[in-house]
Amino acid sequence: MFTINTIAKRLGIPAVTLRAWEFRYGVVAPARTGGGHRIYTEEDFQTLLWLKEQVVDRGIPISQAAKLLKQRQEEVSKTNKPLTSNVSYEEMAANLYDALLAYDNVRAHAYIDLSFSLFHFEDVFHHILVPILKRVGEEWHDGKVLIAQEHFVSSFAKQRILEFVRLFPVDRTMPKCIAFCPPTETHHIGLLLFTMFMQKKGHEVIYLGPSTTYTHLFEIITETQAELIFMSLTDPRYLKPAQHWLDEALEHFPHLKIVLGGLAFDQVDEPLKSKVLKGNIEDWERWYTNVMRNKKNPSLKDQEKG
Amino acid sequence: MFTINTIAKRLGIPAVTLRAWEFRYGVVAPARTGGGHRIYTEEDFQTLLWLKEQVVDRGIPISQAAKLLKQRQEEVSKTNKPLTSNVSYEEMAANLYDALLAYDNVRAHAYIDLSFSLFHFEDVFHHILVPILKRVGEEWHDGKVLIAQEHFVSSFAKQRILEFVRLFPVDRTMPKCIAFCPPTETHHIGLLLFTMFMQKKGHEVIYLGPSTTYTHLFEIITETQAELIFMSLTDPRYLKPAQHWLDEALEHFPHLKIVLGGLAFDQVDEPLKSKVLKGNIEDWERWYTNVMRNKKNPSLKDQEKG
DNA sequence: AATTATTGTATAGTTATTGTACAACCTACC
DNA sequence: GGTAGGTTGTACAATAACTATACAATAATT
Repeated sequence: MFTINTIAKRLGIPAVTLRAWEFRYGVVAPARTGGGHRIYTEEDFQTLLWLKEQVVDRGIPISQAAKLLKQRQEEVSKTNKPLTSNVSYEEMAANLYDALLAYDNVRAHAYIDLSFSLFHFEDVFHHILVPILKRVGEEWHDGKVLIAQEHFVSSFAKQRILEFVRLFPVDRTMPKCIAFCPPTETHHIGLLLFTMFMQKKGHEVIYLGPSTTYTHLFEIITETQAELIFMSLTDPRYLKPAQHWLDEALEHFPHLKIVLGGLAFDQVDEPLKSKVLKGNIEDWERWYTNVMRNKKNPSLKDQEKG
Repeated sequence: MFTINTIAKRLGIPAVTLRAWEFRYGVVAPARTGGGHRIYTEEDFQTLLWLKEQVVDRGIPISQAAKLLKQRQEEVSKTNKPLTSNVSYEEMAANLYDALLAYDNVRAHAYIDLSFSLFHFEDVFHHILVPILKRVGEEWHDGKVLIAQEHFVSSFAKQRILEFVRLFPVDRTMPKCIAFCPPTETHHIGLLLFTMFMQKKGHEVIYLGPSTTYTHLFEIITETQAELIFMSLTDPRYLKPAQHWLDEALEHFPHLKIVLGGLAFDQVDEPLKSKVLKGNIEDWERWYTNVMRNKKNPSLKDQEKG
């Protein structure tokens, strides 16, 4: 909600410097107005305030402070004993896993509710639910878990994620997204999590879900004026039609941003490779920073590391 | 009650600016005299005062402050339920239908939320959501609605139903249910509604969802000690395997209650016919009364008309 | 001591946002 | 009917931000 100068004054750091920090070290990623002006949130301000303390009071060079910040952010999300409790993600995941494999709805929901009260909601999804889904997937593959159990677990997960997604207020002036899995694809947890991620940022996401046919997608893009498409695909056998559709899509809508997720894109070559996004949220944050930074140049090719 | 200059003086903001705010950001909408002069109410003044605070004291640009205001107002209007309204199911369904076909998540959820505040929740599902789903299904069949729209609508419905289902407290001493659609079957709204119905009665329902394979179902029944199975099937081509599995199931678990739903069972003969339940909730209530009355004699054959 | 890297700041050339001025006309009200 | 005050629309100036590049000042390294 704040302009760069308001923030600069509140911090006592010139705006030029803030821009340099952002550009050089990717230290915050304020939203932009239609015209490209930075809009800082209170959270952004707190981040910058912390950085200023490190730099001004503790004499740490900004490059190091930025690294520390990244570490801190990743640690908060990766640590097994989150700040507020002495229960670890693993413990909670183990309990939930047991409840789910026993088809115990009541206990499963109770554990998830408890998790939400103990941990940050995104950590619940990424550090409790996702590991369980991965584990169940693997164990089904090894024959240790029944397909019905896998069914039950992913249905449960989907439910809890979608329930959450719709609670985020969206800013309808921000670019819209469409999320879908192509035909035959039924694994869409990643799609859901990415939907939540974008919705949390304030983007409206049109969730078309698993097994969406390519037909009519263009109409939908036109109709909804979506600017970002997220496609999830796990089976590499359907890479060809996906690629074909993507080529066409970019021809029709040159400014469309495309994001690809799922195992199928793991071993893919350029030009698709630059559009692939890995499953972890830290990468998503980095990607988002980059996309928003280059808002007027929607190509994702000029992504940088760091 | 106030003219623009009165307000301008009270705020310390020139009238020109107020008009610009109104014109550019739609920030207030004062009533007009017959001749077009603006008439501000005290409420308008308070709104403008709040805006002035954001802009002058907090350093938020007017464009952003206006957005914040809109969001605040939306939240307020969501919580202020217009209880006195005499909206019909049809009207509400028509509005919701429009929002859904336009992929308008925000509006769709707003209508459903409004519906919950106006009507009994079960009526919302059975008299608003179900008619929409039927209509969309038919119109898709007639080529009037895209498959992606159908997708979007049923995903939306599923989400809202499941969200509700889990809120009912279940009595774990009551007989458990398993709900599933056999392989190839993806239409499971009826299954969901029946799940909600049973859960509301206090039964725990293990929702296995669409396209559940028959393999291992016996194990699950044994493990969960479920006493009731609900199967939904729309495609009559898969009636044979369904019947075959049911025969086996009754052999293994003679006390199992079986309920069949979906179009596929419409024209079926005995002994399946007596297990078929139509889609309307009145029939469900009647059926439930009967089953519970005859609890010690789990056969459903001796159903009476009530 | 010289070289290189890091970091803050300055500047140029644009573009966006926002407040204000003005013309031409209209309304309220004594 | 006159005057003070209101209307819409367009125009414009004043800020304020943007990107990109350049350039000292300082710190680290060879």
